[in-house]
Amino acid sequence: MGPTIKDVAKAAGVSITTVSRVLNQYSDVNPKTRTKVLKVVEQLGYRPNSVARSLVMNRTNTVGLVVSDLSRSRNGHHFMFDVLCGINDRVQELGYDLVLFSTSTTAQKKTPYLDFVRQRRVDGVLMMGIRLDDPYTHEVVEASVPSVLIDVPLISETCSYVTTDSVVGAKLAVEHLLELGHRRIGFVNGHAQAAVSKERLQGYRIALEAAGMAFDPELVYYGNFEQEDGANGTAELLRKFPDLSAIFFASDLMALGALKYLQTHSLPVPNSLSIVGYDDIELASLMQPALTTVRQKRYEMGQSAAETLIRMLEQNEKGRGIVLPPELVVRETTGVHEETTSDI
Amino acid sequence: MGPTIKDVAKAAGVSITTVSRVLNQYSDVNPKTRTKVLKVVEQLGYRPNSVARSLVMNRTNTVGLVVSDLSRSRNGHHFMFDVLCGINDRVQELGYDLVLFSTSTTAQKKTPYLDFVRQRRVDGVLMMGIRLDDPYTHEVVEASVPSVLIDVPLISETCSYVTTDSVVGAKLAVEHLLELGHRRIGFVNGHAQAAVSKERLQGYRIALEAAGMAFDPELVYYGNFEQEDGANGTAELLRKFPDLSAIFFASDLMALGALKYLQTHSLPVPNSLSIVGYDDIELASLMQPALTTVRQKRYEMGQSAAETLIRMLEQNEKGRGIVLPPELVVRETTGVHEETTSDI
DNA sequence: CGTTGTATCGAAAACGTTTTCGATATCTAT
DNA sequence: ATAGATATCGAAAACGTTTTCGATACAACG
Repeated sequence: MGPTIKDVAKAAGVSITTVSRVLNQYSDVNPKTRTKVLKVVEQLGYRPNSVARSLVMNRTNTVGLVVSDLSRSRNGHHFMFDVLCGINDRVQELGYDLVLFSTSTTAQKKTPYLDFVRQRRVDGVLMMGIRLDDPYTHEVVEASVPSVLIDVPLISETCSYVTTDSVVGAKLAVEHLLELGHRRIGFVNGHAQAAVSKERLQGYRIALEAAGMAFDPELVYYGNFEQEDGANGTAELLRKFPDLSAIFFASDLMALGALKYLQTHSLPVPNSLSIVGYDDIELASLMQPALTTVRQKRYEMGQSAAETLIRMLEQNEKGRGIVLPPELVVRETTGVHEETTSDI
Repeated sequence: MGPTIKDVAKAAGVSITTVSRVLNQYSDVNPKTRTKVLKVVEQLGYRPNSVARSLVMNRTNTVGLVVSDLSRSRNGHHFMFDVLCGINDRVQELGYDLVLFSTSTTAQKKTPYLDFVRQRRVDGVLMMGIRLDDPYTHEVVEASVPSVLIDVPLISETCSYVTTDSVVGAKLAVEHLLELGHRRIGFVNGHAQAAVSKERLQGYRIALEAAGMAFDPELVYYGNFEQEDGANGTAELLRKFPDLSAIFFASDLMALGALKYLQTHSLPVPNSLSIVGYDDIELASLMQPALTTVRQKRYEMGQSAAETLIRMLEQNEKGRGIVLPPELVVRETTGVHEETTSDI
């Protein structure tokens, strides 16, 4: 293959120690020999072998991104890709390489987290799409290699997380609906093994109770963030509560499924039912009518995750939690609730 | 950190050579010592250091995926993510790690391709989103490390490509429009530095000429695959050709932009204008009306790319081209062209 | 002139593997 | 019993770096 440091040393008439010194900007090398070495490096087109360097330095300058069910969930598509972009950009800016691993609950049972990270020799790991009951979730917080979780609020010496505040996100959504006069508001949540689901449920409940309304567990349906779950959820909620006037969905995809369902059943949105989604994926602004939703800054989440991981690596920072603020985006799927004549 | 092969050897009372032998399934080791070693490996929780292994073997079991403008283009989003998933899954199945690099035309001028790959020590590289005039495009075909290009039809000893046949894709679209009676058909293409643009233009032209119609360069507009290009393109084409009855777009996103434009100008689709897109992104089936388009199997492209790269690595296969068939998906944005009264 | 300090450099160990080469012991065939 | 084949193993080199330790030369200082 290419020339090694030995070739450079020989050609420059110095020792490999000296070559290493000039390449790593050490001070104790004569300016003349420095330029001499650099010229030879240029001539030979020498590039240091990062594998050899990693071996002796015991660090790879590489972070792993493990994502659960990357190509499985459609909802993940919209959410994860932006986060991935943010991670990738920031990691690269900070001089690291990013290696991608997808996993699944079953795969995690086969290969313990530590095996995984010790073999791959990544300096740190980012994790996303993981469930609360996944094996890795608990292994990661106790591991000695730094990590940051996305949307899983766990902290340890070596483990941080970044998320966007789902309880205020849900609160924003529900408060918006309350202001529009809605009194019976359904909630189609994500699966219970997502931390955000718990938080969104909490936010939903807080908003209701702050308005002096009772929380009714029957009003919440658990889906899996996917389109069909939205349709099924609205169908069931509407069956149980014919007087429902609004539904809050834990993902835009579920809201879309609901919208489709309502349209095929000739139930106009927002006139017969107001709906609000979660995430603000690209689709949200494009559907007809455009979806009212809660925006998460996904790209920024990725950037932030990469940044805190690398700070843990380089500045020995301890684990901490970073929570970004969500943002309500009002579009066309929410309208004021017209009181029914029965009120008179 | 964890135990090394030396620790295992000592604990098992054998040499490191023997440990290496049992770990790599060599035959010349006594069954008794093999089980003994394996037991010690289990007890100590030993995992081989892949960095050390890479150094001596001179291969990293890692492939690089370099993608241009990963987080820049919205159109890339829809296209690239599925390909990425396919790549990632297949690479992992075949026992490799995937490391992600994003680049850009300007970044490529700073760091030559060879520097990049020699330093990172990847065994092979996959490339996507790259332009015909990008520096890497030509460096990659002459490099000694195997590579496969996605949607750039270049072949060399060490370089393959996978793409889906854009000339038949365009032909399918245009033939469909011709069959519906359209006679003046516009084409909003992608930028000229994408190989697929040339092919789609060719397919467009072939289909027209096969129907006995002249190719008019004035009927093609060059955009950048993005939504606003679709709107601009239709605006311009409609200005130049008031009797236009159909437009073929080189991306679904441009078709969407066109649809929005047409809707705000009260031009019903497909009644006043038929439109067909390209890619069949998720949005296509979701828009109102649902988009007629040409489907590319993106996930399969990714799988296929990963597969051929690894075959080149392991079976020393030479570079070759793989072209997948596209597929016309007829939905609601194309309708028969009603002849105008001027024909009488 | 001797001593100390500084600038500059090289030899060699170390990182954790794989692999080559050879050594020993056991087995088979004559 | 002996020669050769085979099974099993270990010593050591090699991969390409970084880093420690010390060596040398020369200047400055008393």
